[in-house]
Amino acid sequence: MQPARRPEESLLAELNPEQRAAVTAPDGPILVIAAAGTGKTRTLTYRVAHLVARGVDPERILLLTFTNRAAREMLDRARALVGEAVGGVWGGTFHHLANRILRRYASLIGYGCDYSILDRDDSRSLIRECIQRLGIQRRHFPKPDVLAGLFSTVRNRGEDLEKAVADRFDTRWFDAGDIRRVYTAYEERKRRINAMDFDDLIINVVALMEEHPQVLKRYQEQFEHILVDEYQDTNHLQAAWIDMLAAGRHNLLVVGDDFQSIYGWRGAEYRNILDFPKRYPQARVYMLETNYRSTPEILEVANICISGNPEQFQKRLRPVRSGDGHRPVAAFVLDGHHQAEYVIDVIYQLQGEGIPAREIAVLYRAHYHAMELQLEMFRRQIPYLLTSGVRFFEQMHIKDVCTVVRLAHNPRDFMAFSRLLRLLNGVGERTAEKIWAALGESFDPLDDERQKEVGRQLPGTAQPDWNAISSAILRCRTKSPHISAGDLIQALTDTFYRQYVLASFTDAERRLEDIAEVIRFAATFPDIESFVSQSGLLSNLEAEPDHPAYAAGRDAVRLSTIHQAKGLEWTAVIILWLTRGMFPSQRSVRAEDIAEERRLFYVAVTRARSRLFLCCPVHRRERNGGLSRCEPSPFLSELPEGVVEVQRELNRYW
DNA sequence: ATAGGCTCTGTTTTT
DNA sequence: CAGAGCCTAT
Repeated sequence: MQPARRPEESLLAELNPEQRAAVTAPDGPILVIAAAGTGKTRTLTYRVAHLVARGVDPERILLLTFTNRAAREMLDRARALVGEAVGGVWGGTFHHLANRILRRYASLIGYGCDYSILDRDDSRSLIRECIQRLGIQRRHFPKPDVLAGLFSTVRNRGEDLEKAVADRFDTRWFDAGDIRRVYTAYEERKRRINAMDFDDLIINVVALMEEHPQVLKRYQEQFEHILVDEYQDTNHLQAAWIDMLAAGRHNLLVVGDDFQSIYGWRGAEYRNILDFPKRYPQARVYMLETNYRSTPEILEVANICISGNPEQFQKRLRPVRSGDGHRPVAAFVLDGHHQAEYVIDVIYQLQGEGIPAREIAVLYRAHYHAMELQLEMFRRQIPYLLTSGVRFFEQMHIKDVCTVVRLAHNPRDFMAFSRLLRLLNGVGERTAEKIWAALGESFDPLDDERQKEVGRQLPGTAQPDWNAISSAILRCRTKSPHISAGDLIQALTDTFYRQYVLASFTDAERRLEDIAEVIRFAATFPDIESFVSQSGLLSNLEAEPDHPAYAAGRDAVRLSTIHQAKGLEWTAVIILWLTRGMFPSQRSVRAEDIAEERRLFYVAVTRARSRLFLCCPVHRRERNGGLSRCEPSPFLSELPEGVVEVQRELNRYW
């Protein structure tokens, strides 16, 4: 049953005056500063609905977000308001839009449109390969993942490589010029194997539009209205790209909250949002400060903690809800294990009060902070949903089985080729490289002549497996006119990978289930290209609404990093490890780093609707088994007396 | 020369 | 837990 189209007035009646003003703002640049819990998503959703109801062609609306989840949520909600027309709205992440455009026009900038997308792991090994090829002594040379991070920062912020190197390394130990050489080699290598890393997607789409004004013009004309979510998280390049797309009409609405800027480390510049009114002097600015989510007690903690930060749009969260007699709790516990027990006690207690598991979240600064809790919850069989650190498509076994698909899509994908061949007995890096060179640096797995050629070059130890794999892959081709990603993965698994997994991993069962999952997932895509693009840009499968874990998770306690919890809310939130060195992290030293940690704490606190628990262990177990003392986090110790209820759980043990 | 096994170490946050 | 480095068997 399709929801009926609703008249404008009834839409607008559901908004408060602040929100309504933003939703009905006239065309032109608009900045909406939406503090946490003030109905940011609602405002954006209603704006989309408002535009559609006003007669704007949905296909001419672009809604940019940072996660797939946010895009889907907003479009679903807009659909409920104004009906199926919303389906035409283009909504997605920056990387998805860039990918969509590049798939069409990559040939204009010297790439094949069938390029592969490199994940972090791929870029790291490619950089390692470059270091090796250049014959650089690796003793004191920065490690590939350090370099990957450096290159990414430099490219996203438009910094000078040499300067960044001088700032960050002690160059007495190696030739600083080698870093530039690795950088250049890496760039060349990516083009040669027709692959882009995440940064390239944005960099290349901007380059494409700068070099080919007709392409830029096409999209400028298409997108009559551009809406951007979480604008404070955009980096220099993304902001420039948006400006390009919006040039002309300037129908650009950006929504964000400088208080919630937590991606500085990956190049986000909250100056983009602070300076928006300078870049667009005609911009109208709307502030949303009325908070619908949390109790006054929780908002007080949030307001106090953030007020000391420098350089921000000054604003205070104004509660609508009244207090329910629960102050946030600051719990001092003995150590990590004790913290896990305490958290589980709290979970039971909350459930006893009628709060369901799915309404409880445990949030933390870094994945490893939740280790003990995970073990303890597992041991006690308490269901929990973990947004894991390792992303589904970055796991070894998943990447292994996806190699065939990647090659079928982009025959120049050396990363996939090498990975596939190295699975075989007696084949390592060297052999894979030699065969690749002999093949002329490309390999189509569906071509039986090419397969035979590989077979001839392989050492005898690898041939039986290769023959089995290749004939199964060929059968996929005859099975149906257009080859499916699922069939290819199935073929590789049945003929070879299943026994490989069983022989190599102790948790083979779990991994095989994951593979079955990929095959099911692949079946939801019409062709190989969309599967390759999606799997490369997807954060984690469990966050997908059609994933079984998503449904299962509906009745489980959620364990998540604060970064991944952004935009979500729960009745009760428990924050772990509020000690100096853990949160704020040891690595934050400069004032601006601490300011970002503070914003992160603010994000965590404002996820809670009614109950908030702040945990502070007083000891921490060292690697060597010893105990060291922990100081409470400044975020905790700065709170005036009476704002939180202090529980000293230590007494129980003393 | 190359592959693969064995041991050691170190762990923020993500599209 | 997996990646890097070292060592040994082919």
